[in-house]
Amino acid sequence: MKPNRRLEIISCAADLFQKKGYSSTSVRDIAKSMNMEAASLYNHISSKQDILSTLLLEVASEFSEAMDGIICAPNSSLDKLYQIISSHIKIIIGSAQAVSLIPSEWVHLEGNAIQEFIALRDRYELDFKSILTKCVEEGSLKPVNIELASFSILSTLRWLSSWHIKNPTVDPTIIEEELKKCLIDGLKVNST
Amino acid sequence: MKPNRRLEIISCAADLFQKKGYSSTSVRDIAKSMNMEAASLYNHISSKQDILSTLLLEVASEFSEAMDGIICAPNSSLDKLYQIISSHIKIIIGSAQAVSLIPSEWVHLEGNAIQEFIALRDRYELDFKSILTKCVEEGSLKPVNIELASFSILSTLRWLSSWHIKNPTVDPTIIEEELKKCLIDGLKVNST
DNA sequence: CCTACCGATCGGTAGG
DNA sequence: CCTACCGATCGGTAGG
Repeated sequence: MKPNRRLEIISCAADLFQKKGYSSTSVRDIAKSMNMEAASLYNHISSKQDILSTLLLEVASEFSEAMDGIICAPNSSLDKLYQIISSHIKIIIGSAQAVSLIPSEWVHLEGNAIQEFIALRDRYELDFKSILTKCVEEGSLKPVNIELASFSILSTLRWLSSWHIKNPTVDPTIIEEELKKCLIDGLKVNST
Repeated sequence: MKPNRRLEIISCAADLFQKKGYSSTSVRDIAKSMNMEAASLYNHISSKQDILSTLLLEVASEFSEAMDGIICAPNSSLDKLYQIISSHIKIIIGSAQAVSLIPSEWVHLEGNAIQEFIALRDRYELDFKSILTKCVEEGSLKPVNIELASFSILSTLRWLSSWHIKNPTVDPTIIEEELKKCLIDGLKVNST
């Protein structure tokens, strides 16, 4: 009935999925932490899979929209790279639990949902790699193996949500500043 | 009877765990891909959990031993940092499937196994952070937030095994070279 | 929102 | 290594 009851269930499930994984979380686990019976959940959700696909497709869309905004802006490719880091931090601050499901739980999506998710993810990675490539062409980044560099940077960004859940008090400004050093500028002293 | 039958089962399970996750892989799945009945597995393993803990504690020990060797050597801290990257690549080349379980499947360990695993992991991370700290003190790395830098570098190293499974033909020498750029030297042109 | 219940599948054992 | 089977739990439905 109340639409926010559904949201409560989904956010509660996100928390459990993040802690135990989708497969190890039963609908009875979700019901228990909502103080209701398993059968009652089905007045608000259509299936366990429904919860997962809602969570994952929602955050995947958020990332895609952020990427679209960054690509369209009239900035240098290097600036776009920095902006991608900022956008990850912004999205994570808003919904860390859901974002933390992306790295390992997307494999449990089924049917259309997994196809949609993979399409969004592949599109995102292609966009990211093309920004990296342009940075090299424009001379703002060293010539670098695009596949490895994009994997390396995205690994950190993908796991940032889990790190943030464990270190919730660190100032986002510091996260942003330090991550730009780690991922782009370099840690060695004789680098800028 | 034959001891390598057990190893076959374990490596077969590693492959399935990597693809579908521990919880979603049934003992019947493992049996089927070994062309035997589920009950027959129990002549070689004592439980499904036995397989997971064997896999994870074995690779965790490999990483710990590599770390011990690196720490003891009379090199600069910066050299040790580079050596840690090399050691990850070496271990991954040897057993990518098992290594790829570490980031997300360790949560399904139970009892003593999970305690042992966490102890090894925490020890590894402390060692890693203390090397980073020494690099900063020695002036070979910029002053940097140790927590974030160690999280960032280890995220990439932890996910390298999954990347390697999807990109098996890339020369390990190139992986090593490029990753040192990505993780330490920096990608920006005016860095060395 | 609950009680009562479904068929399927789970990890694992007995016994040969 | 197999057949036969166990109790427990799974996601989900019927009906109120």
